Amino acid sequence: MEKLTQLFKSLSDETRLRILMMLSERAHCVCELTEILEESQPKISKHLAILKALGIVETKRQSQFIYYFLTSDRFVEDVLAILRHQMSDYPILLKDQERVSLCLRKADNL
Amino acid sequence: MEKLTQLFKSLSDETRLRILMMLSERAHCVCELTEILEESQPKISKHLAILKALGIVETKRQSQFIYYFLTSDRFVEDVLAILRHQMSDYPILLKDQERVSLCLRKADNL
DNA sequence: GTATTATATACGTGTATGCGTATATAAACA
DNA sequence: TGTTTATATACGCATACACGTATATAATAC
Repeated sequence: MEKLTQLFKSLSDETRLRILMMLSERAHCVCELTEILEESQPKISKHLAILKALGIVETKRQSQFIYYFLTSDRFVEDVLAILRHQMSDYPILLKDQERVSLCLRKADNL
Repeated sequence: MEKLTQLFKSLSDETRLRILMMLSERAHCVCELTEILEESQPKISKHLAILKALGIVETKRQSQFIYYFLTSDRFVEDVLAILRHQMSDYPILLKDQERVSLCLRKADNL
């Protein structure tokens, strides 16, 4: 059950939960996540590395950007879906969601 | 989100997951869990104390026995239900389930 | 009362975790 | 080539965690 307990451990950190909720909507590169979550780049990178080592997320390079996206996994998807149902209980998750659109709007203006 | 991350942390330990799966079927006292899971009494007690501190389980004393049972909580119930769907992937959980019946049968003979 | 059983907790220890800071790698671009 | 931007990683540190062993508390039985 090591895989399972590690999975729950990966969900037991606020930053990783925020990242996963972001990625459950769409792929993001590191700098987007850094900007949306307002956390330092090494902090985001390290948490992404943890999620990747567990096989929860995967990466795809596009020129200088490395996009992270959720690995297709029924269990993870189900747990995140449950969490999404309670999302209104966690203002920080709602705020993150709002900041995504700001981030996208900025990209549109480029 | 501290409550939420703590909840996931509580699920990130094999012993606690086994306890919760047991309790999701019915209440158990400490000595039953100790016998079913084949772990030391202090170890079980400490994990139960952690779950109780988080409000995930509650207790009810019956003479010398202290019965632990799941607190009614939609989120926890949903996550455990998801886990139950994958239960066949985790032989130790199936073994625990079998050992419950042995434990009950023994009680019947008293 | 004492003994026994059920349960909780304290203490010491080794390990894991998360963080900030600094630095390394890699791509893009002038 | 040198510079900037994107990303990863190493190091040191403080804290948290899980465990075993020993002991404390509480109820029961004799």
